[in-house]
Parts: sequence; C-alpha cells; structure tokens
Amino acid sequence: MKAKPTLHQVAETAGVSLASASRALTGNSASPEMVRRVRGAAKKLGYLPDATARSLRFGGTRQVIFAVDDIGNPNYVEMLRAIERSFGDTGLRLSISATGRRPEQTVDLVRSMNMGLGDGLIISPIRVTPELRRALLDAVVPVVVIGSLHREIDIDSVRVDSALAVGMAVEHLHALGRSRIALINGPMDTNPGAARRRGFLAAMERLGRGINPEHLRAAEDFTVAAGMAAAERLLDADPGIDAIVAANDLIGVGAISAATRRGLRIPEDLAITGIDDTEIGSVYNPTLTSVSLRAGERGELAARLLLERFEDPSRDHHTLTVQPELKIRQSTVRTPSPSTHPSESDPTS
Amino acid sequence: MKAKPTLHQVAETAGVSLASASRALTGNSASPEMVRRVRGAAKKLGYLPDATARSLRFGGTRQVIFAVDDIGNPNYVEMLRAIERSFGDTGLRLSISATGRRPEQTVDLVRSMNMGLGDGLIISPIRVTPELRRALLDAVVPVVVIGSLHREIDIDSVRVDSALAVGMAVEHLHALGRSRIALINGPMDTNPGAARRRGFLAAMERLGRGINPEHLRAAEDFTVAAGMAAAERLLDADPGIDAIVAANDLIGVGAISAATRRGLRIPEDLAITGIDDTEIGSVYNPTLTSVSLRAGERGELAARLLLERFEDPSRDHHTLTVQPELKIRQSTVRTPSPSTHPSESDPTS
DNA sequence: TTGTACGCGTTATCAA
DNA sequence: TTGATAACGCGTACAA
Repeated sequence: MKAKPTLHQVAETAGVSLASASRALTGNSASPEMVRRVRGAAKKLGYLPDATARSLRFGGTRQVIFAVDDIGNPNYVEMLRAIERSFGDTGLRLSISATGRRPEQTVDLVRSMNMGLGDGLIISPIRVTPELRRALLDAVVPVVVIGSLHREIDIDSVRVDSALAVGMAVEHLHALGRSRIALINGPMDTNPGAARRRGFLAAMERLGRGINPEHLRAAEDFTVAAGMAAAERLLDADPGIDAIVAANDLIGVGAISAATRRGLRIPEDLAITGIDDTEIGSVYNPTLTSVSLRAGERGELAARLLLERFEDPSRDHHTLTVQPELKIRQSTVRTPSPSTHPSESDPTS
Repeated sequence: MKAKPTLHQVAETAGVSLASASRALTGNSASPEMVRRVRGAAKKLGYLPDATARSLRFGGTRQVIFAVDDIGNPNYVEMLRAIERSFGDTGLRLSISATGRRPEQTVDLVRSMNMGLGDGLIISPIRVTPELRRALLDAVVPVVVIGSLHREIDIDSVRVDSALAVGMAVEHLHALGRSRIALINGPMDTNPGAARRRGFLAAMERLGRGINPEHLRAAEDFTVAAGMAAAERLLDADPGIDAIVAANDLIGVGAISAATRRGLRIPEDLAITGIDDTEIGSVYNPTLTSVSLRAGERGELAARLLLERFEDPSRDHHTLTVQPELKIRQSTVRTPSPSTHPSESDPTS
C-alpha cells in the first residue's frame, strides 16, 4: 500500500509549475517537451488525479448510482447489465447500492445523493413511502425511477403494467380450463405486490369468477424460500386448487418445489405461472411459464432517460412504458413450443 | 431537482459566519441560540454537507467498494450480504462494482481506487493477470482479496481450497460406485477453473482412475446457459457417463436441465454435483448435491480483515482459510423419502 | 463564544 | 506556452 502522489509532487519532480503539470496531463496546451517531462514524472510516481478533488473543482463525479432493494433478484441483475451496456463509452461509472428491505435505507441513500455521491440515480424501489417521494423530489441530481410512484410526479420514469401481466397469466390459465386459480403474491405493502393483487382481482372479475379469500396469499418476500413457504400454506388450506399465479419467478420456483415435494404433478395436477421471465425459471424442471416484464429493456430506457437529462436538465419529464409478454412453458402446458429461453431484450435501437 | 445548498448559504440565511455554521452543525462549540438558528436554516434549505468536499478536507469517503466479476452469480450475492452485515453500525457504505468479464476492467477499477473512489476495496477476481497483481500491490487503500492470487503477495486475503472441494465431490461419486465421472469446468483461464481442474485430476489419480480427455470439458462461463451447452457437448461425445462434477451450481443446474431434456434420470442414470451450495441448487428439481464454499463466511472474514486494517494499517497481512463442506441431495442420492415421493417424471420422449 | 484565514488537490483564469 | 493565483465546499487552528 503505497502513498498517494499528488500533482504537486509530479510538478516538483518534473521541475515545472503546478499549472503546467495539470495542463500537460489534461492535454490542454503545452509544449511537446513539457508533456514529455511531466508525463515521465507522472508515470514514475504512479500518479493518478484524485477523483475527490477533481469533483470538487469540476462538480460531478462521473458516477451513477443504481439503487436496488434486493440485489439477489435476477430481475435487477438484468436491468443492471442493460444499464451498463447503455452507458457504453460515455465514461460513466455505474455503482450499485443495495438498499435492503427497510424503506428508510432507501430514503437515506437518496438523501445522500445530495452529498455528491454521484451525478445521477436510477432507482427501482418496491416500497414507496411519502418520505421517499419527498426525497426523490428534493434530489439535487437527476433521478430516473424504474417502477411506479403511485402519484403522478415530475420525475423521469419507466413503467410496465404488471397488473396487466398478472391478467395475462390468469387468462392463460383460464383458457387452459383451470377452475380453481390461486395467487401467491409478494408482500402487500410493496408497489409490485399491490399492483399484482389489483391485476388478479380485475382479471378474475372480468372472467366472471368469484374470489375465495383463501386463494389470496402473500409470501413474505419475493424469494424462492418465501414462495415455498406460502405455497405450503396455500396447499394446506386448499389442496384442491389446480392453478397458481406466482408474483414473480422466484416465488413460482418455490411453489413448484413445494408442490412437487407433495407429489403433485406439474402441470397435470397443478399449473403454475411466474412473472419476470428469468433464466432460472426458463431452465427449472419443469420450465416455468412466465410473463416477461422486459427488465432489460426497462434498464436500457432508464439509462437513456438519464443520459438525455444530463444533456438537457430542463426538459420535460418523461414516462416510458413497456409491454409485458407471456412465455408459455412446461409448468402450464405439457409440450410447449421450443422457445424456452428468456428474451434477450434489446429491441430498441 | 433543486439546487444544492452549501454551508455558505446556510450561514448567510442564519446571518452568521461560515465557521459558526459549521460548528453549530458538527456540534463542536456553539451557543444554544446559535445552534437553533443554524439548524433552522439548514433544515429550511435542506442542507447536507457535501461528501466530496468533506472527503477532500478530511481524507476518506467512508465508502468501501466490493468488486465482483459477475453480479449475477448468487455466490457473490451471499458474500455481499455478509459484508454488509459485518459493516453493521460502522457507518461504512458498501458500493458494488460489477467489473464484467474483461480483466482490464478490473484493473481499471483497482487503479481508480487510487483516485479516491473509496477507502477500501474487497475484490473477488476470477481472472488474475500480472497487471492486476501489480495494481493491487500499488493500491493506495487497503485491499482484501477473496480468492487466490497464485503467488504469495503481501495482501490480506480469504481463501478456500476449491481443489479440495472438487475432490470431495469426486470421492462422493466414487463412493456411490460411479465409474465414468466427467468434469464440466468453467473457463480454464480463470483462477477457479484452474483450481477445479487440479482438484479433479488429483482426486482421480488418488482413486487410481485414468482420465478420458473427453470427460474434461470447460463451459464458456460459470452460468446456467454455458453449463447447459457444455453438458450437451459432453453427452454427445460420450452418452455413457454416469456422473458429472460441475464447477459450480449454475453449471450443475444447466447440466441437470440438459440431461433431463435427453430423458436421462437423475441420479439413477446420471449423478450430478455442483459447487457453492446456492439456494437455487438446493431447490432445483431434483435438488443439487453441492460442496459449500462458505461464501457468506468468506465475505464476513473479508469484511473483518478490512476493518482491522483500518484500525491498524501497518499490521502484518493475513490469509484466512475456510473449509468446504459436502451437502448431499437428490442429484446424487435418491432421498429415501417415505411418503412424499417426487413424481416419477417420465421425461417427454 | 465567534469570526478570519488557511489548506485539502485540482482545474481555470489571467498576466507575463 | 508558461507561471502565479483564485476557486470549488468544508473543517479547524488561531486570533479576537
């Protein structure tokens, strides 16, 4: 662990002034001889400009934060990759910040953006509190939200109609002749949880079906383990159901696992759908029918919105929307079409 | 998007000097009246101290970077969670940096630590080039490596004997009477890839077995998709194998998926082991026998090493080692489950 | 107790 | 082209 050389030392070593050294390195205007000497000294000392000082002077860290509740969710990983790809050669660094399940942590992060942690923020929050909304509005850097804020707010955002996505799953199961359809939702105090519930109820009503309250379950988390536990409870309460709509692929995989353990055949005895169209769902045994929410595309659009706002900070705020897409696989249909891979979402330019 | 208030504006609003405002907020020495006025102005303006300026003055960002090649790998997610947990109430912020598959990107990141991006670095590189070693040695902030650097270097690190882990898998399969054991490795130019190969060859020799070169495969990545593709090639080359050691759980899951699709029964026709003991492996159908590399524990130890070095920057460098552990599941041993038999799934022909 | 002045490392402005 | 100097925002030793 060496000591950190400063520009001052470089200038001293090269025997030139501070200003000349700076210019020689930034390539503004310096004689070839000057550049040679300064660069030599810099290389010799292993000099690198201090990002902190540069930011202070220049205002800006060339860094964007991607804030996500659960980094273990493959959905966010897909967004992350798309964002990085979109940044490409802009020189922007993407730094991921895992905010965890406590909403205050997310608020803290947004607030701390005001301390100059990054030049921009892409955030995909699942729990939106009034405090978070306030913090997002009070942010001093451009913010793009992936998801819904419940209220219309002057913030760039990318959305997907996940209520519609649930509806597509329900209608798919209905078309297959399933008569006792249950929902294993995520936590109800989350944005996605609320939307999925709405979508489920709306679809069931549209199809003229009653709702058995016992068929409305909420897993404690959008995870495999929570999905498994919720499926156990559901199957205990009513072993007679013949279809499950899971709030995401992880819960869906958990549900398949629990059901299989009970000796149920999928999809003959029980059909199961997920949401998010993740890789793990597409290779699970059986493969999981799912509704793609186009995470990659949403990430790409969010990145683009942010870049555009960097260009023109005063332009109007935009809300972009992507469409869900049903992917039929073995967990609902015995012999599905051979397209078993999740979409490499990259449709836009 | 509001403007960013500075301490200067706070002082102006409160009608006091810059220094008084600073003191009133840091709580050093100020009259109650002063504190009241300044805090009021600060709250009114939504003032937050600028992290950049503070870092420049005080030296230190209170931020640690966790650099990881593939954020999609659940293994790293487990480390990440453990590190965050270990930081607990230290006030340290953890920021994840996905370096991707290109080694230069990793080197760039390490170098940019020298620009003051963070106060410390925890890195788990799978490709270790001489340049990376150099960069790590030249780092101006404390570094902890999770993994091996091939050569002994004065750097804090946490290791696990993954060659031993592969050996445990091989011996497990040997004890089960499997006679044609193949290895689906990750890329050979990675550290883990090389170690797993060593471990496999050593174990096979120890058991007095010859190596069929066709049974030594390398997936293009440590991913499900790559594992699936490699398994296809392997089964094409020799349909007669009765056991596969996969270099990690993701490859293992891909192998099960490919084998199942061919109508092979797991584990009757083909036993498969993974490495990493991930959640997805533990709930896959069938559940995947795996060797835990204790990612969580490694993350925790890495965090502790870093914290200790913060305390005492001049102390000796330590290398901590954790022990692998075999977890036997359905992909090698059909569970003698009494009443809850998984369906005798006749794979679709 | 309060205010003034300086320094952290860098880049930009202004004279020379 | 080059060098001296101001400024970015903050904290603190020093003087009042």
